[in-house]
Amino acid sequence: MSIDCKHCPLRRRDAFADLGEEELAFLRRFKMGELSIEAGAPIILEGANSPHFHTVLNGVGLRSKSLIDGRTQVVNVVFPGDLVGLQANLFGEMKHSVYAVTSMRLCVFSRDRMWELYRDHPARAFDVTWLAAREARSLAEYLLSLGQRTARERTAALLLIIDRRSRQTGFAPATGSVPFPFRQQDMADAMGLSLVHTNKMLQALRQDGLIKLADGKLEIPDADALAEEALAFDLEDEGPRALM
Amino acid sequence: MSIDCKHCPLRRRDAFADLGEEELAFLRRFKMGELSIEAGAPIILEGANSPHFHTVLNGVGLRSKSLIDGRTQVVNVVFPGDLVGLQANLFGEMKHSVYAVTSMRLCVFSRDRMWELYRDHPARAFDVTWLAAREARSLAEYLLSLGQRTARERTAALLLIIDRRSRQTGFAPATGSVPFPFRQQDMADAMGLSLVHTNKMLQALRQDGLIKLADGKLEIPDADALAEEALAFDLEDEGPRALM
DNA sequence: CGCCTGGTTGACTATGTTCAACCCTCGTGG
DNA sequence: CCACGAGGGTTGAACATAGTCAACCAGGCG
Repeated sequence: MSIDCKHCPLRRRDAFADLGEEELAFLRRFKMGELSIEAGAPIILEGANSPHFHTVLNGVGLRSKSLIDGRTQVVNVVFPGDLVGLQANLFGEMKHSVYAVTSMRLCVFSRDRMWELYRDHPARAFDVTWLAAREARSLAEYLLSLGQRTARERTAALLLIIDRRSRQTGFAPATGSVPFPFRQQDMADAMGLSLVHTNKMLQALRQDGLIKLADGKLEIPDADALAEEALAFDLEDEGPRALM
Repeated sequence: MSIDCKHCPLRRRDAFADLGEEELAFLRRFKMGELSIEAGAPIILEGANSPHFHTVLNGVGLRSKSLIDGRTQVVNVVFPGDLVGLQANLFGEMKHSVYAVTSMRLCVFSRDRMWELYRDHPARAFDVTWLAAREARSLAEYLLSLGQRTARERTAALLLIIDRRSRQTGFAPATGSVPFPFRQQDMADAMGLSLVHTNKMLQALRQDGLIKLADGKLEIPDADALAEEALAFDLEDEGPRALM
């Protein structure tokens, strides 16, 4: 069990002092272990109340919420460095599910020690807030998509976001094509579109030469052109600032 | 300038110790004053980078984001106890605007002292995280609405949320009708619907006896019936846990 | 009085959904 | 070794939900 794993919030120290011996010792106690999840399996289910929360070390997943009648909305794509299960921590119950799309590895933290973190390690506490705020910010961006963008614009925006975050988090290499493990149904659920229409939008973007998407790989020849389709102008975003 | 104002996060202390003399002194320094905004005026504009951030003392507002071509999406309704401008604090720039719908009064905090808060007052730091996480949670709920609910369901859900939060935050009395200062255009922007269609959905709900909405007042005769329309089953949510 | 804002309504249009095929690949078991 | 079924992707045609256009009404204010 390594402490200094990439993409795990507790490792960053921008706002405050550097990691000292004492802080490392705390992190060692705070981190309870690692969790491996195979592709397709759930990590947390809506309504759950686990004594742990997690940070993603590698792999990608989907956060989703459902209506009682089964319609489900993908709320977010989970990338390395993201926090999973903070809600259960703060509110006692998860209001969404998280599924692994690729196989994933996660850090497991003790929920009970959260207060110690806040009391003794303000820089880490700050990181947790930072992650929660970034989450809120990206959800607001998705809301703008769902509420205002047309199907074609949404599709372009989603692909741009996935491409960018994949590279930022190290899920994809900085250049070249991006692994794309999502099904069209996943994209449809993320965009609030039907599967059929999602497919048609993808075809349209392909035929216009804006994207290449095949064999689990995504390529965007001209990001600016695609951004114009998406009516996006502020796609920049910081990379992860994760616990440990 | 009062410190112990209702609905201002720094006042709560669930997770840690009670407010001591020393903490009160800090709060007095942390709080820089109060801000009064008249109905219709902006509080923060997208792209701004103010040296302050705020907490809502009273009144309601709307958080919104825009596409370059003018389409705008209301992302959230801002109620007493909500944090405004935390993003600028953490990321250096706001990615959304906030407008006052009624006249509002806000607490003004110094952005520069944020780190002191984290260092010296972990309980308050925890509250900030709590608020950010609650924000993320409610945005996810809106996403579910925009992505999966029909126009009628969305309308029912929005009215339920406004009703509930109005009462929880003390914007409305616990029983009786709720003040409803929003225009139909605001609702339309919040639901990603056209103004005309929003109006028609409201008429439909009125004719089915599910809501009474007139003269700036909203009444929901049977909340359960309306919740059924909205396909909502987890509308409970904690009230504010605000700074100061 | 006349204009502006906000609300209401009907008729037409269009974006996106549903239904129903069909295709391909891959894993499994007869 | 091939048949079969399941999962994912692709496509066309019919349909419906929601958008657009256009008009009208009521209240408030200069």
